[in-house]
Amino acid sequence: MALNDNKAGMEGLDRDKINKIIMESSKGSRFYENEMKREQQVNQRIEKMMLQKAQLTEQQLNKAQAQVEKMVSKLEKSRDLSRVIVHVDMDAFYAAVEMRDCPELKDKPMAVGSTSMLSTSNYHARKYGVRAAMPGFIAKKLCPNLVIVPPNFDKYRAVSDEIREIFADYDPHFQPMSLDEAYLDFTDHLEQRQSWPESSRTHHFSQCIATDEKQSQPHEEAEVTDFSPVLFDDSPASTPCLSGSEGAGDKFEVFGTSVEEAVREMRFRIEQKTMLTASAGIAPNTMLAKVCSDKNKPNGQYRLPPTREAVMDFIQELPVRKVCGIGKVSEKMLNSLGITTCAHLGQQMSLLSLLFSETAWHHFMQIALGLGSTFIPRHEERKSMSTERTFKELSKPEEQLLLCRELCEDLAKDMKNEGLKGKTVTLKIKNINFEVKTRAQTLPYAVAAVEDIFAVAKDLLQMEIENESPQPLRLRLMGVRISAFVSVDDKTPMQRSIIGFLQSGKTDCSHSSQIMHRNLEKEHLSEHPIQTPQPLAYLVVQNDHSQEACQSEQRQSDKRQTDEKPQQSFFQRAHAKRLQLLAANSNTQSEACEDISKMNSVRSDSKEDIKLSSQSNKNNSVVSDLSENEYISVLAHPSTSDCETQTQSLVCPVCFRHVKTTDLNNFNSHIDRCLDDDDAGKPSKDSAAELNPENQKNKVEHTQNGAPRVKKEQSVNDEELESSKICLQEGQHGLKDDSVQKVLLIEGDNKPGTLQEHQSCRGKSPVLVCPVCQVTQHTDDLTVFNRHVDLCLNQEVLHELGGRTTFTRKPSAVKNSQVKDSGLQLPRQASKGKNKRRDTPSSPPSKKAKSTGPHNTIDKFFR
DNA sequence: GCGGATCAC
DNA sequence: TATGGTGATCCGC
Repeated sequence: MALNDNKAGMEGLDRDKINKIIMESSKGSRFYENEMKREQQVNQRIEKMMLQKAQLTEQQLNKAQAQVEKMVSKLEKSRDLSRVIVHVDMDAFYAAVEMRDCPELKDKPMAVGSTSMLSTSNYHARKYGVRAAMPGFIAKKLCPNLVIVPPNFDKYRAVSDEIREIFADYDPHFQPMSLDEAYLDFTDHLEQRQSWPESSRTHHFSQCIATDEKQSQPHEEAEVTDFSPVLFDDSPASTPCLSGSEGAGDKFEVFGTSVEEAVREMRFRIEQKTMLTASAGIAPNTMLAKVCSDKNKPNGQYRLPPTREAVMDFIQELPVRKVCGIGKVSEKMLNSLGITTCAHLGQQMSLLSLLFSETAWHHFMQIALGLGSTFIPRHEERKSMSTERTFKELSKPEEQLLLCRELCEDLAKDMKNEGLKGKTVTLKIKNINFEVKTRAQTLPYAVAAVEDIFAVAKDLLQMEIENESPQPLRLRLMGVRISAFVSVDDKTPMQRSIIGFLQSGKTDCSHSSQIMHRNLEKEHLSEHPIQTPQPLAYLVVQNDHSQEACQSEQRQSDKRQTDEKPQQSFFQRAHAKRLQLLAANSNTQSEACEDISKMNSVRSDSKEDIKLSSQSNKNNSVVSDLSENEYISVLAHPSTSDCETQTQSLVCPVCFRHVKTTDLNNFNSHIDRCLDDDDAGKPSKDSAAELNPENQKNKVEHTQNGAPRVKKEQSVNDEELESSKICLQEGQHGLKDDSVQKVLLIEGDNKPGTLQEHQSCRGKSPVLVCPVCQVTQHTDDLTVFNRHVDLCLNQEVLHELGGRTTFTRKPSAVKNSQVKDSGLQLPRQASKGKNKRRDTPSSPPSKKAKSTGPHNTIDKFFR
């Protein structure tokens, strides 16, 4: 509840006075009560932690100390000070844009937002304690003269585009973190810059600005550097020196070749172009750069020299809260242990390693050593898309359902715009007491259409309504989210990236394919593999035991790419095997096989792909220590498929089987055996053993309130399909959306729900029997066959089913009062922007029964 | 896979 | 009168 003054321009405020006003405005409100409740929960977490701490023995601490020391020395070796990372952040961005466009606001305290919530405030307003994420009505109490301007995001986006054009000149691979913020790697630019002539480093003052400047500072040429329309009383800005200011209309400045000069130049250009100021931080890694950009805000920059001493000095007094990823709760927990600065963090590492999760304390250790990511992560694919809305109390089920539908419509529109389809639909609700609940359901197929999304969301909502009855659900917010994306395009990225790639061995930069580097070492940093910024180009199988840090390693391998291409040989071998395999079969068989292969093929831009990386790539700030580790860059991962299981599997690029292992050594071995195996198609005995055996799971689960619920029938089929070793992907070759369609290749015995091993596409010609009408289809074309099944389904089965079914799952009671463990969360580095994925969503509309839930699926047809 | 919680902007 | 929306990640089930 209290004021968070961890923001530039908010130093030295009368916190007590401000907090008093905030409290007075809030007290007694439902929001306030909920905040108190949450605070209590955090306090309980802390108590629990303190109890744990009290029970630690000397021996445990000593052991932890040894472990920590070992790790420190490893991390120390991995320290990479060679990159020049810059974090740029526009000053009070939205507010600054509004002030620029409305000069009357210049001298006034103002904020962008509404009476219920502010997005940002200018520096005048910050002096009153008015800041982002504060409701406007409270801000008004703190500062009665505050002017609140409604946001204009289109305008901010346009300005953002302008500054990004400039960013690209310094780092074409820069990573935007939001409209007003980005990380850049200046290393390459600086290298080139050294040989640039002065003319390339000369930038002119814009006429427009000069004119503007004259308005505020008439006849004062010397003040030209202070023309910024964003008025900061005490800007610590470095003052650009005018190298040449002769000639009224042609002022210019020549910038030097140093980092500082380059960054100053970039900021200068931003200001000339947009009339807005930016601040920047220069450091050897992203974590430090981010902190540095805050140092001389607004309109300033700060460089942290790339030496260990400078870094460690800088870290010492740094409050932990300043570090990205340590928020309000983490700060409080650390504070309760007497840790307020990063120096403390370093001193308490052994304790922290015992009280916090591995990911958390590894992150702490990175911070304490001043380590962070030394490369700019690539733009990642989005993993979810959502829309939510806050409103005045809504208690009538009809109204709630109507709103739910609206949200689904909005979401479907967005999904369509980006050509996305997802399997998991999540409903989010917040009641009038600000208690938040989410309810999710994962379908066996991906959806994007309004009806499909709504069918799920509606059920989830109705379940909650029933749950609350006879009391009404009194809502203040509702949201719908889709995740677990699957390619919506039948033919493209996935197949292209692997098949096309196998054939040409070429780089496809157009998609955000990525090479995932996975740290094979289990005990240390297993949660932190490094994701390369490079596009998908080749499979890397490195056995390099050099002492280099991972990023340098990756950069080197990137350079090697053009020279030696050692990885291509691997692929060429794999591809040769594939060709050999295909040649051994008849044309039709090959086709069928190709289809299956495609369905099984790894893809580079799927959600799973990212999942693979993100599961361990929690912390990009881990630069760390790959020196003694072995890496394999897996192209990708089996994409979201119906038959994927909880355990992670990798798809062998040679035999295209799922290899049930997360150990890349094992996976490597498997591939080696496949490559060495004369009988290319058949897995060796060993590799067969790697395949997951039938994973019979208990079909009955228990809900939170203890009521058993029957697991959806679909999962049974999923498991069966999984056990068959061949998983058909959705959205591939017309095999879309309905689990029934997964039953494609049924051999003579007609065993339902299974596929006859991989041989079905190598040995005998597959017999396609429609699972609905049971008539053998005389076609090899799976698309044709699939169409037939679709027709059968629509014409016959839907009638039989008699409309959609309800969930067998029982509503579950919800408790929000659990006290969680000390798990803390790590910073994310991926962009939050809405990525454009595909220009043309080309998938035909789904023909399946629109609102059919996950039940009454495949089993029905075989009874 | 689900749900709650934390974090960033 | 009145305390946001979007996306991601982590942890414990």
